[in-house]
Amino acid sequence: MGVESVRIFNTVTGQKEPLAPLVPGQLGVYVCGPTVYSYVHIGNARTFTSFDVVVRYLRYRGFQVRYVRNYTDVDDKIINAAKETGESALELAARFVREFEADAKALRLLAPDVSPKVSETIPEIIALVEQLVAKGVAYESQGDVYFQVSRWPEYAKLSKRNLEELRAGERVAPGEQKREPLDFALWKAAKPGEPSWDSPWGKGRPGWHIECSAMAAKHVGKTIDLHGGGRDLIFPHHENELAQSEAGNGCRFCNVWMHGGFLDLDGAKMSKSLGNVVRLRDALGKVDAEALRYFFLSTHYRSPLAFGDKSLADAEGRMEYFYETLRKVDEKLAASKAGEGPVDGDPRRSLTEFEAALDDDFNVPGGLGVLSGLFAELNELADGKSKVKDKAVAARTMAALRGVVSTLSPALGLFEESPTAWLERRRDRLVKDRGLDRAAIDALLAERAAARTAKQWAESDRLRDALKALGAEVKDTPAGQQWRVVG
RNA sequence: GGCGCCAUAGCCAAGUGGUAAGGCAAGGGUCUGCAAAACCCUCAUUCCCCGGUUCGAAUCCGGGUGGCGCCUCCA
Repeated sequence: MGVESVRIFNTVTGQKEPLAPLVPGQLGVYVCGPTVYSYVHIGNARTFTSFDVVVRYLRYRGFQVRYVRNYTDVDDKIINAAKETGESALELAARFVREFEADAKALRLLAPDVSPKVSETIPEIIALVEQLVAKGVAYESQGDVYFQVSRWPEYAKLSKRNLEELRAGERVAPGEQKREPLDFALWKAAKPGEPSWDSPWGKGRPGWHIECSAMAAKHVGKTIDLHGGGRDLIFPHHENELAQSEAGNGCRFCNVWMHGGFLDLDGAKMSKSLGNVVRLRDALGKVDAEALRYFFLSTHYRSPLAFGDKSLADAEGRMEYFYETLRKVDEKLAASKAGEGPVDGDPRRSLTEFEAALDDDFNVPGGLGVLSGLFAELNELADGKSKVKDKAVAARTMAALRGVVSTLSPALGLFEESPTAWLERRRDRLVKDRGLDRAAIDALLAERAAARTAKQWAESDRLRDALKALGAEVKDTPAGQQWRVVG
């Protein structure tokens, strides 16, 4: 188990570092999850997919990973959204948790070991705030509690900000009772109609950052191995989380901070405030979920990724190629009895190359490059074009390479479905989306099969054209006709 | 203004000191009754520009130019 070979880029140091678990063989991972006031957009989805693969790969590498991804279900935006729908804030949040879970399942995101909610972590949050007050780094002010940044010298070590500069630009929002502009709220006094809980400072609710500190400590530990989120969380969210946790718990909060790149639309970061947002739910209605996943994975997680119809179409075409190959291979394998014996070359070589890529800060695009060679080889073998002449050797080699694909699948969350099921589901979706006449297609297919049996090539070609006019492209294989939606 | 990221072929995208992965598109070929699919071949003497370090740089350093992000809610 070459686990010591995994290297990860750490935002704090700005470098790739060898992964050094707190407890050998185990890892505690905390990923900042969604604030559930609406449907998530595909930018959020990209980040969650990136960390999904991080967790998958680390498990693939043999680590016992404790994976926690929270729901922020108490927040200003939720309160505001609830005012519009007439639901209570917690009801609205609960509804969007369910919506998120449906989307996450479609995208094949692993279910975290724990998905804590702020509303279920209030006692721990209060305890942490009390601790910060007791240590003199936080103070109460008219029912609010603030973290006093000037009392924590290490502040800004993650985002590497200049405190003087920050102060110059900082403003105090109306109604806030801060001693200094940079101070941020740990606890907010309740306003009428807002969700609130009893606390030593009266009724109130947590500030934005404290919940993650409390949930991470409660469900992962006071010191965690890996913390993930989008780049935009570096400041202020993670900076504040870091300060609170370390000031409160008196120990290091997190060893490796990982941050994912943005999804861009029309050259700008996709964000709700800019309005250039595509909901994951809507994208999932237009493109195959696994193809969307593949699209996310086609660029390194720290790099920006441009969203576009062409990229999505390319990704879906690629998925079709992968699954067509696997279908063909599986059919051949089912029909052949390879038995025991030698194989050609070293099928595990691609596995080693794949791992080398992923070990290097989760270089998934590099790993996908390795897969290309693997699939080409699989196609050669399945089509009988391989240089391997001995049929038994070829069959065993094909089985071994197919085994490699199966081995890597869980690390990426790709190619896990039955090829026939994937291909049929996609075709059905396309037939439906384009309003194709399935009955007419099937009828022509039957006619054409008869014509082909009779070797009536002209008629066969005519029917092929007729099918194409209906939107179906037919191909002839040793196993008979196969067709796909074209265009 | 402060902090940070990025710039690789028509497009997408790896590579971060040893002589440019992979995908899409394009052209040629094999296969096929003809197709489709698949496979094979071709496709960047060169990595935004200018200097520097080095035996050697897309990779390191300095300076430009261009794009983006955070600094206010944001994955």
